[in-house]
Amino acid sequence: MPVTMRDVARVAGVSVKTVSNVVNDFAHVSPTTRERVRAAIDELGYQMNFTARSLSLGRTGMITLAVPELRLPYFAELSDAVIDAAGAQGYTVLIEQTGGSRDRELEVLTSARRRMTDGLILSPLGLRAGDAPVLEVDFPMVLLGERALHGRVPHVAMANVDGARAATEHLLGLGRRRLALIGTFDREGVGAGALRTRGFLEALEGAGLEHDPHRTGEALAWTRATGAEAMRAVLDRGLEVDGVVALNDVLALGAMSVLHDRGLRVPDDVAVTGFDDIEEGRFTRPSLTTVDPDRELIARTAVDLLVDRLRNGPVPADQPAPEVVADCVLRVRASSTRPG
Amino acid sequence: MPVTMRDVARVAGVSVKTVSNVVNDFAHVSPTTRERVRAAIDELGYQMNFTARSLSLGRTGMITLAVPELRLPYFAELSDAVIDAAGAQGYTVLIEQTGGSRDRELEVLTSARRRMTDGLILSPLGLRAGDAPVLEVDFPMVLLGERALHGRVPHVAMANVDGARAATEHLLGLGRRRLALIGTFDREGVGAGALRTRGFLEALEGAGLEHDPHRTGEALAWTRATGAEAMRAVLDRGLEVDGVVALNDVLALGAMSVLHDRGLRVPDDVAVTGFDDIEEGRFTRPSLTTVDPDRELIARTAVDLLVDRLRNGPVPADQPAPEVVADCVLRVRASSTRPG
DNA sequence: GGCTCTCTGGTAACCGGTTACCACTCGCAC
DNA sequence: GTGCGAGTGGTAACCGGTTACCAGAGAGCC
Repeated sequence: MPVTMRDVARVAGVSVKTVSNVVNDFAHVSPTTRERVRAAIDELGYQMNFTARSLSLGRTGMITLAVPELRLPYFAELSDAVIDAAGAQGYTVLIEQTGGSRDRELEVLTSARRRMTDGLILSPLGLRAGDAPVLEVDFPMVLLGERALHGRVPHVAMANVDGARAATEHLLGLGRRRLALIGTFDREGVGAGALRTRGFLEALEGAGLEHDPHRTGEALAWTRATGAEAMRAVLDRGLEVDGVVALNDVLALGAMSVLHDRGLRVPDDVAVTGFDDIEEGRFTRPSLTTVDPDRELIARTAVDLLVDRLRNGPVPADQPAPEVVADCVLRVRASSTRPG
Repeated sequence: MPVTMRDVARVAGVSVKTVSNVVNDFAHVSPTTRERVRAAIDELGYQMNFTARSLSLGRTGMITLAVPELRLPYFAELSDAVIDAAGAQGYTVLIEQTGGSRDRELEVLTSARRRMTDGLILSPLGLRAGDAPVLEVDFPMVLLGERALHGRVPHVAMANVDGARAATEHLLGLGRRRLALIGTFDREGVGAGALRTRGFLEALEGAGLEHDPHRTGEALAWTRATGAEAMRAVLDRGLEVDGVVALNDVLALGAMSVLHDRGLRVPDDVAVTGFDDIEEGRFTRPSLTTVDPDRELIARTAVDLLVDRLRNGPVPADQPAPEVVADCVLRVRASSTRPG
C-alpha cells in the first residue's frame, strides 16, 4: 500500500534522485522528465513520508508550544497567535499543557517527547528562580512571559510592572483610594504576578499611599473562580473598596461577578482593571478596562526568535541572549469610567 | 554531538539490540547488562531519536486536531480536553487552525503535512454536503460536531436539535413568545447551525407558534462581535423581543452586550439562552443559561474512536462507522430566570 | 571532427532507530 | 561427559527519504 519514491522512480523510469529533485522543486530537471515524474506521482497517488524526510534532514518542521492551559483565554488567544505566526514561517505547532505545575514544566524540558519537534516555546508558571540550571538545554528554546529566569535563553516578556502601574495610576486618577489587589500569590517573586504587584505598589507609593494588605486577595491559579474567591475574601474582611486591580482579566471578571452579587456597582462604587486584553473583556457589561500587552507581537517575536535559533544555531557564548519586552497599552473601558 | 544507540552500545560493551531492549523495557536482559547499559546512557546523556523510531515503527505517536480557531472559547476548551484525553492514551496533539474555511479544511485533509501524524480529528465548519468524497481518506480520521457529512467516517456529534429545542421550550415555558434567533447562517443545512435552528423551530411549532423571520439575526462566524451585530440588526427592525435563543454562547454574550446597551434588562425584559456551556458564561452577570454538550465526553470519545482505528485498522467495509451522539443538558442560569 | 564544459540524472551511503533471525552460553538431566 | 533447551544478545536488513559523488550525453568551440 505505501507508495515510496522508489516506486515513483520505477514507474517514471528515472532515479529516486530525480524524483526527489522534482518533489523538492530543485533545478536541473528537464521539463520532459519533470512531467513524467509528475504523472507517475499522480498515477500512484504518491505522498511523501514526512518522518523519513525528517530523519534524513535532521529537522521536523514542528515546534512545541507549552502553555499552562488552553481553557484560559489568554493562553488560547496566545496559542492561536503562535500557531499563525509559526505557520507563516512554515512550522507546525504541537501543544503541551503543563497546568502551570513545575513538574510538568520540567517534564516538557527533559522528556524524550520533546525530541519530536525542533524547538520549544515555553510559558513557565511553576518554575522557580532556582530552576535556572534546567533551562540550560541543548535545543532551541524561547521563554515566554517571564523575565530573568535565565540569562542564556532568549525570552519575550511584557512590561508587567509598567502595565500594572499604569492601570493603578488610572484608578488613582479617578480618585479611588481604597484599592484591592486581586490575584497575587508568588512566593518566589519571579512571575508575572510579582512584577504586576510591584507595579501596583509603585503606583500607590508614587501617590504617597500605602497598601493595606487586608485588601489583597490571593489566588494561586488565575481563573474566574479564584478571582471571585479572592474578591469575596477581601470584601468579607469588611474593608471598604472603591477600586480593584486584578492581576489579569479572568481574575477581574471573577471579581466583577462577586461585586455584582454583593450589590456593588461597577464602576460607580468600584472601578475595576484587568490585564491581558482578552476578547471577552470587550463584551462584558460593563466592558473591562485592561492592559493590552499585544499578544500578536509577543507571539510573532517568540516564533521569530525560535526560528532564528533553528536556522542559525545557538546564541554565541559571547553574546547575551535576546530579550524582548513588549510594551503595554492601557485600554480604558466602562469598568473604570467615571460615572456620568 | 548527537549520541546514538550505537554509541551507547559501544560504551556499554553490548549490541544495539540490547540497548534497544533496555530502553524499551523488553524482557530477557540480565540485570547486570541492564545496569551497564543504563550507566552508559547516563554517562553519554543519550536521548532517543523520536524521528528514527517513528520511521522504523511506522507510527509517530502524534495526532492532529483541526479546529476553526483557538480564540473561540468552545474550541479552546475542546482542545484542552482533547489534549488531555490524547495524553492519557499516550498521544501528543498537533493543532491546526482552519478558520472554518472550506479551503483550509480541504488542505488539512490532503496536504502532505497531514502525514506528520498518525491520525486526524477534524471539526469541520466549511465543508459542504457535496464534499463527502474528500472524506474518503486512507488514514484514520474522526469527525467532530457534525453529522451525516459522510457515512464511512466515525464521528462524534451532539444532540444539537434536542438541545436547541430544550432551550427554546424553556423560554416558552417562561411565557416568552417573541423569540429572536441569533446566529443562523447555513445555506447547506448540514452544520450545527442548521440543526440547532431546527430544534428552535420545532419547539415553536410544538407550542403552536410561528417564527417571524424578522426576528432572525444572521451571523456567518460565531463570535461575540457577530452576535452583537446580529442582535443589533434584529432590534433595529423595531420588533419587540422578549427572548433570545443564540446558537452558541459567544453569540449570546455578544447579544447580551447589545441588549444592555439598549437599556433592555436580562432576564427581566429579555431572557437569553446560549449553547456550549463555556466557562465564561458561569461568571457573566447575569450568568448565562446554556446547553451543555459535555465537552469532556466528546473529546474523550473522539480520541478513543481514533485510537481504536489506530490500533485496529479501518472500520471493516461491512460495518457502519461508529457514530456517537452526546446528550445535551440545559443549564438554567440567571439570564433566563423569572425575575422575582 | 575532436575536445572540453555544462547539464542532467544514477548509485549508494547515510540518518538512527527496530527486529527477524541466528548463534552462543550455561544449567540441568541422563 | 554429552545433549538439549531456554535464556541472552549479536548481525544485518529495513523503514523512506536526502545527497555526495560520479558518469554520461549533448552543446559549443577551435
